[in-house]
Amino acid sequence: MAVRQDIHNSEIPVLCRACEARHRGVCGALTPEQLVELSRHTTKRKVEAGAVLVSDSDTIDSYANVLAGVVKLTKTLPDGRQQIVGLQFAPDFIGRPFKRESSITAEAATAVRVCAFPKTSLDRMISQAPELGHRLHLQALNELDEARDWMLTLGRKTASERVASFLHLIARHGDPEAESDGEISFDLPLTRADIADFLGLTIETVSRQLTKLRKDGLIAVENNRHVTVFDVGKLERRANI
Amino acid sequence: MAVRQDIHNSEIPVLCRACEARHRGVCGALTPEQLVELSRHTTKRKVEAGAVLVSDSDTIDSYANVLAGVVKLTKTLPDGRQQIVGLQFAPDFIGRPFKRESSITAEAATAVRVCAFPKTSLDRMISQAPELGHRLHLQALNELDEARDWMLTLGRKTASERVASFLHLIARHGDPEAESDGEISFDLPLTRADIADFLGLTIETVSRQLTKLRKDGLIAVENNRHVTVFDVGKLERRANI
DNA sequence: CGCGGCATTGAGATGCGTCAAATGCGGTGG
DNA sequence: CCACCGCATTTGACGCATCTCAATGCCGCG
Repeated sequence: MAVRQDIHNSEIPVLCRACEARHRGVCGALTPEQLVELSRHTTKRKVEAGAVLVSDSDTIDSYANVLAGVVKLTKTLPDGRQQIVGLQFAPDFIGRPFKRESSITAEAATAVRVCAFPKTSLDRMISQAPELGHRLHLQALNELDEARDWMLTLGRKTASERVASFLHLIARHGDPEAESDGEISFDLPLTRADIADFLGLTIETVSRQLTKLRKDGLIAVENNRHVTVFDVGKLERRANI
Repeated sequence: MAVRQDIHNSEIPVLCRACEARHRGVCGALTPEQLVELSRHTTKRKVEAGAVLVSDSDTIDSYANVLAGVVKLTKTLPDGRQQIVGLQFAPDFIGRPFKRESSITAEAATAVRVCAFPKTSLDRMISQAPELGHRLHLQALNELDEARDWMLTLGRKTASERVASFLHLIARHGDPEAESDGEISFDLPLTRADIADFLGLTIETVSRQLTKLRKDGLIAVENNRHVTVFDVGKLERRANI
């Protein structure tokens, strides 16, 4: 994969070249000089599925960008019931600006690559680069829209509609332009347990609804993880979009 | 509406004096001159319960601050099932910056007073007053935290826990410092139907859970709307906080 | 005093959860 | 390459929490 060949490319830190976050993510707000400055404190990390990135009620001292893989944001009741309150894909930003404590846990749902940097570095940079603050603001608003969409799903949809909504979410994430009468296939980034935690259901109910979709001829499932949706429009009707 | 020209108070527009949004709300980010500028296009409105402030899929051309009363943010499925995805109290800001269309409906839950101003005025001001953008960012992050808290409630709590959580939310909003072994009483800003839409339950289930709380000696209810919580700590335990 | 809207209560239906067993899949080692 | 093991997933039977439908009660207001 070739690095973009523009004249000033030399100024972009090696670490940041070919990084998606520099284009669509928050780093796109930074000048080459600021990128250099930030990259001085930056580390790329590989994280295996299941590893915890930020733990509930920890004081946060670092932020990160997702470079690859899927990160789940979860909340847990004292007795262990868990709910996924958000999914982060590349090049999403992970972290809660302007607050010392996180109220949620961030955990790798798949193998993940992140680019992590100390909170202080970015916080300092926000005051210098207004565009950076703006991008973070946009991301927060976007996550807010998503959270509220999902509240409707959790509060008012049936199990069948929830599972269809989830498949639709994942499908659309892979191909936002998917024709509503087209076929589309993808790998699920979550286990059944995670899907259940995302949908506010049990593993068994998720499984039953998936087999129902299969028997109704809407989807095919191979090796548990790979899903083909035959008709996105029909799926949307199931999801009550 | 002439502005008096004396040295101290002079600079603050009449409209804005004694307005809560100037202290704890977004207007606190503005200089007196900016307040004057903004207030030129501003109107205070009284809105009766049930009136719609912003309608789903309308193009938004105005923002507002809540001055008094409670505004509910709702989402609705094609078949009419509804979910309240947020409650706004004074001095909250209503509106979705950086987007032309709203994906939610804002409706007065009680009688409400708002201070409304055209989108363009505020959008222009954001670029001039970075502190304003910052306050809006903080509000978005705050709403995001609240939305995610509520996702846990919707996805994983029982009816009994949900109703307790709701009472706790309202109680805490009136008195954030409430002693956890103290008594506290307040008026519910929502009808049973609205509470049900907030909790993802039916009216009947909400009613049954309220009478259960009453029979268990945790609360008293007068005239359907006025609630006394005898022991906030016990309520929290019910809510699984 | 009666009417209309909101809330409560009751009885019965059902969707989803719980518990338990069976199946399938991937990885490991012979 | 195959046999085996452990874990994820599916399937089944059953129970219960919540929904649905219906009747009754309550309160403010004309």
